[in-house]
Amino acid sequence: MSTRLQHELKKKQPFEVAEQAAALGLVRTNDQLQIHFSRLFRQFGLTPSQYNVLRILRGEGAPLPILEIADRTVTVVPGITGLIDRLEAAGLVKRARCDEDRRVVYVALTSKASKLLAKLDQPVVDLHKRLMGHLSRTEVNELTRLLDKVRSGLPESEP
Amino acid sequence: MSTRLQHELKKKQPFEVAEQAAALGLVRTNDQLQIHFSRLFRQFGLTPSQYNVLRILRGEGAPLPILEIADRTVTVVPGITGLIDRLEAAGLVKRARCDEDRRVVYVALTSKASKLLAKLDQPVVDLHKRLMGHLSRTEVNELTRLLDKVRSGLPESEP
DNA sequence: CGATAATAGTTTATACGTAAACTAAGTGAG
DNA sequence: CTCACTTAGTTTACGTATAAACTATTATCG
Repeated sequence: MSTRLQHELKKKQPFEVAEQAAALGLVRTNDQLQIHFSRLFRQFGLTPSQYNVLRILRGEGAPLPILEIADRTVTVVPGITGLIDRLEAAGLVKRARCDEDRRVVYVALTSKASKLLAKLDQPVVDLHKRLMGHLSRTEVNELTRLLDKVRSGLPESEP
Repeated sequence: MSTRLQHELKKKQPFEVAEQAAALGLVRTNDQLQIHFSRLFRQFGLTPSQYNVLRILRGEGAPLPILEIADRTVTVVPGITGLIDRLEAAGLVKRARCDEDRRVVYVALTSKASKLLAKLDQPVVDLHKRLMGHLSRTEVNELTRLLDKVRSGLPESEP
């Protein structure tokens, strides 16, 4: 095991700047939250990415082109193909070629997916409460505001 | 004017929305930041996970057992094997069996890794500043505090 | 002492993120 | 009309996250 001296040295690594502490905290917090949501979704046979796609389709209320879905997620274009493949294999979405522009593939929710989403709504809200319930409403709003502000000032990400 | 109804509306509905908004903001902000860091690390031939492992080893100042590294990242046990495999193949770490307990595998930084980390330090700080520079010092500290508070109240995640 | 449990790490299998290269279909300039 | 360009989507290749099952080694209990 490590010696006492090495232990002392380990503590001597402070964050060089406050920005770094915030960014690290953000990464760690996100990771922790994701763990809990992953578990919830897995109980329903879904991954977080799959749930996200289904939510987007429900929110739109109509079929969407595949690349439009990719745009609304962080998913990069090639990744969306396999994601939709697996959702289709699970009977949760259907693909349909557009007639006017045969390059476009529309993706539509199935009724099975609608029922699954409805079953998930309450557990998702409950989990949000459980994960953030120890913050006051003011704190939650302030956190949201600060996160929005971080994103608002970010450099463009599409080269 | 039905005060009870207003009370219910204020107390329940907006708060659930507020919590979801905060959680969503967190996920989106994290994704955006990760994009920029991934690009920086890629220019140096590293992935974010690999950089994270190297940082942990440098912070410790001594070789660490493989599972100790996994503990300090979000990496789950099986994932760490391949991660260390690739770092070893890149000449950035070395594996060494422990003599007292032959089950344990220590991982040590190579000098090549130390040089690489040193070259990355300034760009990493610069990127942090560029990504969070539009927030005031107070806001950055408040963001850090709120994120810490979120994590502090999270349910245990060790099944 | 020996059976058994616990620990450290790897292997296997599936899902996803990302870049690069590719196919198929629509658009536009000459 | 034809050839180059653009757009929508897929395939391919690699790195990583996760669960489940496995090997090897050490600890423990009866």
